[in-house]
Amino acid sequence: MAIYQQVAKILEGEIRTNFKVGDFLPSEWALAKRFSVNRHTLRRAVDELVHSGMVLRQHGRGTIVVDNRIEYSIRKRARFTESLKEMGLKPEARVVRQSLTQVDEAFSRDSGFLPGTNLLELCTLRTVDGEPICIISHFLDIELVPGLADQYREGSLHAYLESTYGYQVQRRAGYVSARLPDSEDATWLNCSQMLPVLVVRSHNITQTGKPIEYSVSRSRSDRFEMKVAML
Amino acid sequence: MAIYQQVAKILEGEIRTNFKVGDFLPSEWALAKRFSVNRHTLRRAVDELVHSGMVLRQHGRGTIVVDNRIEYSIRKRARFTESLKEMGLKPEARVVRQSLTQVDEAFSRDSGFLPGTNLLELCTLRTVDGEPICIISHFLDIELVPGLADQYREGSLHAYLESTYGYQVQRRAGYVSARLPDSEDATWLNCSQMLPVLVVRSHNITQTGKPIEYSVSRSRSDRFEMKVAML
DNA sequence: GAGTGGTCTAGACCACAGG
DNA sequence: CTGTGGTCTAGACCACTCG
Repeated sequence: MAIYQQVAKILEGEIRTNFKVGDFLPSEWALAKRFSVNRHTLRRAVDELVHSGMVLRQHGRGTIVVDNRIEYSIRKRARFTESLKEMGLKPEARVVRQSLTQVDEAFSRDSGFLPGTNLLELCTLRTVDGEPICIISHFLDIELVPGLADQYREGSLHAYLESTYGYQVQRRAGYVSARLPDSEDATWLNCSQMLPVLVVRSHNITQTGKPIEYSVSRSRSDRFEMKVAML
Repeated sequence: MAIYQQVAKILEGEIRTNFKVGDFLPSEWALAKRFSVNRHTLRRAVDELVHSGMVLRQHGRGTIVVDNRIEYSIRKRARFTESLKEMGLKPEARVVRQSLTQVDEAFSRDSGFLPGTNLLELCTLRTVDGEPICIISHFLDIELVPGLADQYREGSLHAYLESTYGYQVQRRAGYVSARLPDSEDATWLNCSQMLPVLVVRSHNITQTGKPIEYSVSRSRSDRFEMKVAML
């Protein structure tokens, strides 16, 4: 692990245990001296804390602690949200429907795929403790994932894409909205059609920047609150 | 403007016009030479593009373009989301209700204020082109904002807090959920109680890290989709 | 003016990807 | 092995805050 990461980790722990919100960190100079690293390296460490929202730099004044809650660590691990992690990464998932579609003009604007592209739509249901929480429609360029329709049945789709095709799927953007579920979603989610669902649309790409998946998740709003870290 | 910011701006423009998604940037060495800056400075410039999601670094391979759409510039300006910007920063806002409350245990957990704190609740309605879009409940520690209840009537609350009290309000966290509006919200938003609202809870602090405002916004889900930038 | 964070330069070496 | 990005050090000067 890089030095700046080790320093960041130590600082993180100390801030949680010894600092109150509003306290100032020692100066960069002092911290650099204490850890016997260059000031740039120390700054790189503090950058980590800044990015995760734990401290705030104030030009000419110092670096102030703005968050020392334990839950911070959770937020940090799931870079986007805990809930998206549930939606995308947990193994309690199974395919409940699949079909083929072709991209038209309107869908092209939403999904980012070129019109005319042939897509495989996989619909997966995510459950936690046996309770349905979230249903996701995944749209994938069928030419990039030959055989997926026949083979993938459950577990993490992204892990499957990596192990089978070598794609490292990355999220590019998220669009959050809300609506009432259609009857099919309400059935799968085992909830009333009067209970809104939180909708997250995501554009996902491979490590080479090629769009590989567009997904639309619908989550029960009584079971979900999405946490969003600030920059 | 710092050199790295100027370089970032130039690169941003060139990527939009001359690069396709999937293209690689010239190497850091080449770019540094071209702009006559140190490689560290060039890296700092590319850091900006990485953080805004335009490019992706690949150790040992290069830096790849993953997004060159125009709308990117919008996304960049509103660091969190365009919609939160609407909710928090646009001038089409007016106070529709205000009241005093005291923090109890449950509200303390939600808001982060200490139990027993006296709060001023301001309810503001945000409209765009005269159409109501969003209603926000702002909860402020009354001791920190003496006179606010009598004086603030419309416009940006955060700008008012800065000009009047010198507070630079910063968002700390956002929690997104959805629900059906209560009848009062539906009335203000001029919508059906069957139309879900997107709920965003935010904790806001001053430049000294002191919690100053807890807000809960409710937005019409037919007019709003919240964009969330990824790290 | 003293102290803090912000930026820039210079040079070095390491770790990874790919021919 | 070459080229790429990743990290670290060293030293300098600037911009801001506050007493």
